[in-house]
Amino acid sequence: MRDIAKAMGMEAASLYNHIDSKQSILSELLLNIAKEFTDGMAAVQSMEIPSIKKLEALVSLHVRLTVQYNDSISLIPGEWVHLEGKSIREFTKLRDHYELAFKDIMKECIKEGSLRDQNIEITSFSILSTLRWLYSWFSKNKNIDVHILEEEMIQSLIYGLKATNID
Amino acid sequence: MRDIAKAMGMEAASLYNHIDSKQSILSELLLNIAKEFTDGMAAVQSMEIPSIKKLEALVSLHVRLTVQYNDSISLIPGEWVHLEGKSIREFTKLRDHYELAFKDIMKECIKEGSLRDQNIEITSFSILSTLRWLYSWFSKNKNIDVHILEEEMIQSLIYGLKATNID
DNA sequence: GTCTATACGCTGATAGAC
DNA sequence: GTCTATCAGCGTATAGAC
Repeated sequence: MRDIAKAMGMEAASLYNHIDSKQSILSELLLNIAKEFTDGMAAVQSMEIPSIKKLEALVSLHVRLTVQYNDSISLIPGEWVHLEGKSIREFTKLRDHYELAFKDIMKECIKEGSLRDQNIEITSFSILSTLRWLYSWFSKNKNIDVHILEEEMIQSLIYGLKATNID
Repeated sequence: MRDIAKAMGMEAASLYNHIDSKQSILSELLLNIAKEFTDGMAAVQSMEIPSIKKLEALVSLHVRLTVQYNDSISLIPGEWVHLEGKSIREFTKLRDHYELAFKDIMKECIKEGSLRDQNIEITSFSILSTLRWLYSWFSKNKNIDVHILEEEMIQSLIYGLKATNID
């Protein structure tokens, strides 16, 4: 809190004229981002396109939100565990729903024949792990063209790294 | 420290007959793992096989170490930042060397023609992010056959998820 | 709405008896 | 080598003057 206060040019005690507690800052930042992802997922789900294109759209969603909310998104990998009470229940509920929806789209891809039959638990974890950590890569490489980043993430995460047929 | 002491059936003060400080526990755990990865990388580098097989061997290395050191490896994503002095310099040196070696092998794959020409900074980050977080997935799915996990990670990380030619 | 002063709980670590 | 007692620092938060 002293660091935050210093960055805002005031004493720590003065912060409490603007916020209730340290917890309230964390939960507001984290729940705002969770809602962005939830909204993005809903938008993708409502599109009338092949599921494999939905999967690509989800990768794009992560890249775009990572660029837009680079600071607060850095809280996602590790800081959510410090939420308490209603906040942590709300956050984990949104996260779990998101992950289920993500896996559902992957399952549709398998049914459609656009993805090979695979262990969804492993491969969805794999994609989401990379996307979760993208913020740290981006914060060190802010000069990259976002469209190139988006395209490379889609290619490498979904279509692999190999030299054979892409797309 | 009080939690650790309780788990060992003693008072916190008694711990200090066995260790110097909390820092020393963290640095020993973290440097031990870093050395395992460094040794594993050296072993892979010395193999006389195509680079693409080396890349597969590195994925296997991560899976095996993750299973073997599931507890202490969980410190890698976030706790290394709390190292101090000589320990943090040593750790980041080992990590940076490891990542450079990893990227070098990927570059050799591109030269060999076994991987498509790609942004190595993005795709190496992508693979390593997934492998770094594997411990959290494994700790919730300990019943999986490790060979299946290894095979699925190699397939999805290197060859992609798509329905076309695998292997 | 900002300040100074301060409360108070927690945590890493030490002293010294046994 | 373990214990009890205790310390010193830090971090969140409150009280009350201005």
